[in-house]
Amino acid sequence: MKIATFNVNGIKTRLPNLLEWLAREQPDVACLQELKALDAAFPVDELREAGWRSLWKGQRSWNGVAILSRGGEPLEIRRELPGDAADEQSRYLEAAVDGVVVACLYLPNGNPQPGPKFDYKLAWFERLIAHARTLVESEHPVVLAGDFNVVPTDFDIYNPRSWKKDALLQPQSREAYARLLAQGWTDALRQLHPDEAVFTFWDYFRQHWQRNAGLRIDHLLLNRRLAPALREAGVDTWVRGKERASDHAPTWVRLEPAAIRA
DNA sequence: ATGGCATATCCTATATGA
Repeated sequence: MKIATFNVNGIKTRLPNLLEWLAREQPDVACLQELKALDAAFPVDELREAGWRSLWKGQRSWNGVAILSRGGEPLEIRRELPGDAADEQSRYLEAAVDGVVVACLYLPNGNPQPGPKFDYKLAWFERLIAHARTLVESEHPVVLAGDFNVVPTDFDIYNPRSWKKDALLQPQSREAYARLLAQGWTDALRQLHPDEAVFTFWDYFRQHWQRNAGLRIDHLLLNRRLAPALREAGVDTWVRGKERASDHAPTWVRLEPAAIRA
């Protein structure tokens, strides 16, 4: 079973790119972020014709998340992160898909920092940590997948120097991510590639893609019940090299079905 | 310290992203 996360940076302009990736890599479940589209603009028909069932939560211009499945229907568990009824940003979707609880999240960027956007990021992170606590020891297999907007360590970026003041590298952001992991989550990419620089995002500036000057900010975290099923993890970097690509590449894990059911 | 680029929208401009 292959579960992927992909920040598409606009579902409307990225649809051909997305369909090409889905057809070629055939993930069983795909979590999408940054739809940048209202619910009514989600391409549910095009995806259905390509064989994908969708659950989505849109928003005008910004944010927006979706969970796609080519197996069973994604069964909605919740469509917002608990803890702030006034938060109207579409950044969280949780569903049961083929026996796995899949949480698709788009953690706030937080720039510029310091400032209200960074405060919102840290507050959102605390809400995520509180909710994740209820999932990590679950008897069900759970994966937290998405764009966390955190570069966990200096090893997860081509060169931290020019990003030192960025919200993605701040000690508070990293401390929150480390505290989340410490609950018992397995960072799948790092677990299987401990000594390898792995990137999932290359910005559009200064030929960063051509120079492989990237960041690792898209993560898949497995709870204790699911971690033993982990077999492979990777990044479909070829997608980043396409015309009109998103600045993120799809990131994925492959899980042993028998170990999920066990 | 700034800007480089890409996207969406109330689009000869502005906000957001990371």
